[in-house]
Amino acid sequence: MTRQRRVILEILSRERWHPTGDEVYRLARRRLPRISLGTVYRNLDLLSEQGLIQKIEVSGRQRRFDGRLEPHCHARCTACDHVEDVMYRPAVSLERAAAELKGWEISGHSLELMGRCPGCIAAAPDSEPEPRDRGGTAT
Amino acid sequence: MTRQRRVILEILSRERWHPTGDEVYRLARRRLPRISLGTVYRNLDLLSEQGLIQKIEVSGRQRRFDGRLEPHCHARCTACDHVEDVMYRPAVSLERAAAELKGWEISGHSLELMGRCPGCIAAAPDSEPEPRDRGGTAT
DNA sequence: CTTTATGCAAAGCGTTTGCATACTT
DNA sequence: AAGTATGCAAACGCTTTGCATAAAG
Repeated sequence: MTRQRRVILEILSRERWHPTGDEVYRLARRRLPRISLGTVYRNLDLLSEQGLIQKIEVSGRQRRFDGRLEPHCHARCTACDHVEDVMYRPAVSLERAAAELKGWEISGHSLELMGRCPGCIAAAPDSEPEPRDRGGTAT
Repeated sequence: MTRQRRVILEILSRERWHPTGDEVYRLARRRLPRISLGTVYRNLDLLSEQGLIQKIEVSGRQRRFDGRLEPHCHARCTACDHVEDVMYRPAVSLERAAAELKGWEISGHSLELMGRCPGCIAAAPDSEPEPRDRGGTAT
């Protein structure tokens, strides 16, 4: 457990925020000005293999990391890609899904909500979010 | 609607498969040997803007495209990244989620199942899939 | 003292873009 | 003829890796 690894872990565990590798790097550099991007990525991988953080499974181009370990899902802003925790956990029948997926071994699932975050609504109140609805029956 | 655009659309609409940009390129080249990767990506973007195909919202490093337009969710193999359709759609209460997400404007959601596909199970019957469970209560 | 991690820089991979040419309409 | 799309190649953004040095156990 090196100093840089500890700093990275602290950054991730602090708030409910889900930084990208690059954002972790920028924050870490405030405390360890000589830390390198490679070290950040290597430690993010290591920490998630050890189960101390999660690589979060949201769509979008950049990978994000999460210091919160309890199961929860995420809301992603389709405008700015900001990601936020949602503790609500709808019931998902893995059995029903498995019945359709013959021969698969289902080990988990991930639910993502999409929409616009408060900041982006304030910035452009009129524009419509692109409607998407895949993966469940909205109620 | 150029010839290359039509070919790309046909590839996507044919089966229940979800190729990456690169895979579409390889397939398209069997019919149009001079087609370029740039053209493939440009048309995939265009077709999805026009709603003729979907960019699918699965995690993972490569973007995937889907010719099926009805709402449905996807199962992804954590070993080989193969993606398959699942027509089962669990009920997700967007209202409850929205209650937690103060100030957000939720427009949709996406559910992804994770596990191992038949091919990967056959290849390595004993190995365990990495358990993941984020986003809902499994039943 | 052995092992593991670091900083640095370069390479990798998937995707996007600029530009001159060729095709649609 | 006007407008759009194409092929090609180079650029881009994010992530990974090779290697010599430095730190941890």
